[in-house]
Amino acid sequence: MDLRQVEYVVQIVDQGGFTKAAAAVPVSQPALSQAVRALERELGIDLFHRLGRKVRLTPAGEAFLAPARQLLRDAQSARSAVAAVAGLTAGRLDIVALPTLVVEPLVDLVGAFRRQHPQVTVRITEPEDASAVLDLLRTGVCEVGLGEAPVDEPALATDHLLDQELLAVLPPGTVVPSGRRLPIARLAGVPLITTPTGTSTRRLVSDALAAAGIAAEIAVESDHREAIVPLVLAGAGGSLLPEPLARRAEAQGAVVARLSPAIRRSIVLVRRTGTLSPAAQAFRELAIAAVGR
Amino acid sequence: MDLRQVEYVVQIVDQGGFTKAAAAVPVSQPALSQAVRALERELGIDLFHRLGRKVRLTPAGEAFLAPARQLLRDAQSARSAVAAVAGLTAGRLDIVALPTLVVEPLVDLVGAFRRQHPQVTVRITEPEDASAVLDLLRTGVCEVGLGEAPVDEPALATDHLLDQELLAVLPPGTVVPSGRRLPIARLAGVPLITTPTGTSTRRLVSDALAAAGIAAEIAVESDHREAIVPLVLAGAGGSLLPEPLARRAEAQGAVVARLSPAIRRSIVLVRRTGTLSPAAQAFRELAIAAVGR
DNA sequence: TCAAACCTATAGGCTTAACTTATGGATCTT
DNA sequence: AAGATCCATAAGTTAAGCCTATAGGTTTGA
Repeated sequence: MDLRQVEYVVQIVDQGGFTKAAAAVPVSQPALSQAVRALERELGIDLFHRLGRKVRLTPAGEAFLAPARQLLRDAQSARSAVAAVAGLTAGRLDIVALPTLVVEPLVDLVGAFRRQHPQVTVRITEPEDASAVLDLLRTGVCEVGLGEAPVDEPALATDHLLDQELLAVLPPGTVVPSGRRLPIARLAGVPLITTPTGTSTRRLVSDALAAAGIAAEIAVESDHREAIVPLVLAGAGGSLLPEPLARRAEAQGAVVARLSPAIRRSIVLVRRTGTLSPAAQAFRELAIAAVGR
Repeated sequence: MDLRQVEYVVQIVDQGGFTKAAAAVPVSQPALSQAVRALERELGIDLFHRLGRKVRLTPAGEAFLAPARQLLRDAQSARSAVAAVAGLTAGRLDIVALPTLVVEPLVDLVGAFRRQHPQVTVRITEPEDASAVLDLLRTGVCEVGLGEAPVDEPALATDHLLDQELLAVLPPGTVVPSGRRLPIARLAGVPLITTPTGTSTRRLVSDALAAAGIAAEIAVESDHREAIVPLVLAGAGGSLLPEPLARRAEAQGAVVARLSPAIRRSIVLVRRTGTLSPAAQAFRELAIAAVGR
């Protein structure tokens, strides 16, 4: 059985004849005759009485008609369902982002995307660690990700979004040189609150301290990122956070200082090479445009 | 879109890969790959993420899956519906019969047919007149008919079932020579109760009387065949009826006599040339077998 | 009653597409 | 690191679908 054949049968009934049905499809009349014959052969029973000039459904044809119409409706609904996704009027966009990037810049991007495409559900996945971002993209669980450059995998492509600087976030009352950058070496005696090893921020910090020739003194190591700023405010120690997060902490009373040399990271949008879904493509374009402003 | 492609997509999801799906269909793996690609081209969007060794549904693919399964279910139900008719487990058989043949032999045939095929609905159509039987068959309104031979149309074929004799049915008390046939000429003075001109019985009677050289004296002419026997019993006149009907009247008190020469008609099953529906074919075989007994 | 119009079926030829095997590229596993 | 597994691509063959032209039959109108 074939959707084409089904369509022909329904048209013959609706149009009242082979010739009119052929004109309506459109297809040549012999082609339609042959297709119907083939279907009847396959089903093992005639669907139409051929009566010279008129045709009439056989009982088998009548039994066939209702499922046939349903069949065509379903085909249309399948097409519509896919078209809705393609047209961004439905569907889901799976995004993975490093935890430090969720608040900034992801929330704004998702907000803008949702305003543009209210029908698309966005799912934000939290990676287990830095490398998980790439894993999730490679395995197709997520379509786009926010991560750190460089990404060195041929299957993944990146678009640079912005550069972030990590700032020192210190307990209230800490004295720092105002207007100037704080040498990293001055962090030598500061107990640090960090995320566990394996996370991207932790590696960045460790690398920077190592480059400055000092050893990190870890005060608190926690998975719970939302606890970092309160810990700092409570005087548990200092931390190194991306600038947007640092500025939020500063507003709450923490002392924030730029470091010298600066610890920077390049934030990129990561995607699999090849075609993206329309939703993912729209998000990518939106993200690139947003950082341009 | 094509049912084959839809089937492929569903199989890929259910089997968890192109190769397994290809083995399950069965079809070669490249053929399946190509078919899915073609479908994706037609829909304008990918249904699967290809991830080297694994595949994963895209959002569009997920949207497609449910209608796709429904599509396959409908196709199966269309096949089943037709198969049910073909297998005589459903459907309808449209029969047309001359009114004088409905009671005998049609009711017995239909009874036997219904016992064999309880799922098949039988519809008995009453023709306007004798030629209507053939019209209904030619136009496909009915598939088989009971009528009189000869049927002289190339589009219609006949199977001889039985020969019927028309008997004189006379009011109670009428004196007829017992044990011998009644000469038709003796009907000269008998007022007759008949159906209107145009009916097959009426023509048969008229012809017979004309052949005997006597004019028919019409007492009552009525469409209401069920009134004929009561009219005879009430003494309104005599009639000429097929033997089965005549014997029934005799049981109610009418006087019945065979005529000389006999008025006979050949009862045939009429059908369109070409293939019949399974129900019609079964009925035909049943009818032919029944008269053989 | 005959011819014209109309409708479906068949035939022949062509084009397209669907399948096959063989092979390449990539990934996962041992 | 090598083999196994999986999907994509290539090339060639076969089959199916569609077209035009035409035949056979029926209905309609003069």
